[in-house]
Amino acid sequence: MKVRTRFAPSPTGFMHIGGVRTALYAYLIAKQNNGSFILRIEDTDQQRYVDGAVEVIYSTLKYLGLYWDEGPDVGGNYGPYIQSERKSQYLDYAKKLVSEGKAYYCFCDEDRLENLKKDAELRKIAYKYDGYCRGLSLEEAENRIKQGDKYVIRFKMPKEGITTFDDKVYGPIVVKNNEIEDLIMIKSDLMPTYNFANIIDDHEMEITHIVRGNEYVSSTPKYVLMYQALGWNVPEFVHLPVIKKNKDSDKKLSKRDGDATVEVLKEKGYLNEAIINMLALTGWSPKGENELFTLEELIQNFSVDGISKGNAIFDNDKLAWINSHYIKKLDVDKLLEITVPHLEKHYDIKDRLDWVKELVLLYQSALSYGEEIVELTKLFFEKDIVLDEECKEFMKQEGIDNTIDVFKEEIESITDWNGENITNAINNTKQKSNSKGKLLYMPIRIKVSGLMHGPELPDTIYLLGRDRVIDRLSN
RNA sequence: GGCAUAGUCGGCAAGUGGUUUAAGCCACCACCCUUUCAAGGUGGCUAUCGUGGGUUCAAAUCCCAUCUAUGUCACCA
Repeated sequence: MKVRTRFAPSPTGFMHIGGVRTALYAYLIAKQNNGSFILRIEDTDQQRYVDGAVEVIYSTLKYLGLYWDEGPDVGGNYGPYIQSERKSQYLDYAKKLVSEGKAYYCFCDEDRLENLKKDAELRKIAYKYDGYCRGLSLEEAENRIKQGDKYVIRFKMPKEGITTFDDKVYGPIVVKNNEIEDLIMIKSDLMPTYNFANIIDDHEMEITHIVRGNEYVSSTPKYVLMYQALGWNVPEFVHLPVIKKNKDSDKKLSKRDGDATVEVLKEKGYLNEAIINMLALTGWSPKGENELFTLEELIQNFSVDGISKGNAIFDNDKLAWINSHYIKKLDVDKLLEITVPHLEKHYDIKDRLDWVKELVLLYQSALSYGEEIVELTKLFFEKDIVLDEECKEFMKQEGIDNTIDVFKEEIESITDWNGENITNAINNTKQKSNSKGKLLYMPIRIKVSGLMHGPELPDTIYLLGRDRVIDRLSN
């Protein structure tokens, strides 16, 4: 049977990291089995609907290279792929179950249910619908419906026995049937509940592997029971551990955490390859020592049994490392794409883009994400530099003033401003001032950049520009 | 509160009874390279596996208890 997985987000705003990872794993499982990856939009909750959210889903997935084989925009043989457009069928399925005695109409109103809940709370036991309408005869029920009574359709859970399923990640899960309540399939507005709609849609779309967060583990037995009642094959379940922001909070990662959306990550200058790579690694571990994977390599190497059971923490340090790895391989255009916009926010650089290009290139190996370029290249833009204690201490050494004076003269005598001549100036200074090594380079570096560390000195001086260098040398 | 799941180095994690003196990656530290930084290379990184019992010749790995965290218990998805 052909493997078919689906990603079924609700269009409620941003795509947080956890959701994207679910999409990634579903994609990977499909692709490594030559299967199909399907996108289904679950928009039945109109109250939470956010304008433009569907576009965010599209663009995020595309940005990461997670292209779907079937979906609202690309079509497919199992459409429609937007849940609100599939309404009609759910009620029919539910009624079929009623006629088979596997479900029943329930007329309990909110007040009664409310009391049941309060009572349960008082007695400190778990609330569970008491099955009040379960015994109603079909005739009686239909009569009441004719009279216009509001109703919902509930699934008739078995009262005895156990239900079990073998989760691909968590192993066998067993639940006692008498602990499961008669859940509602059709609401009083005749719309399906999420759970029910899910089952119908997944079956009709012939989904073979259900990949989703582990918050559904507890409710999966209900799904299994319903699949069985409908006479359908139960799909494979792959429940994923939750992604947490950090150990201390132990909170689930959410939109409130700044970095938690792909958009923000992208904005800060993290590459899509890096995000995919990092996402794959949070909650899954590869067999070998290598942890750097492209999407293509992930398809080859990913395996469900490498998914961990414990909740994962999104490791920002590691993301930075992975990202810097991919940045080093970047061609100039891409590199400029993730850095220039950040520089533009602070400086007017429109008419000196060639210079910016060289500058960014100089820092390519040091960069771990796009936005960092601003901090790294500060000394090229700010007029004044401030020396820290370490620099000041270094500059107190004997003979340094002389070295600087000599170097300044050498620089001033340069007519053709290029790297070669600057290197010559340094070499000449070495001879004339009789200083070498650290005592030669460091004073110049400090004087000119205000820092003890940085890229190649001649390159730095060249990009700083003649005037600025002389200016700093003079102070 | 009931039920479910998880708990291994600073972070991510491998590991399902003996080949584990518990992989690997990130971070960190040291050394090499280099004028310096970054990159790269090499090495290190005081984890007895939440805690307490038990089973066994042998347990991180099995059992019981306990603690902690998370999830779930809606006419929300």
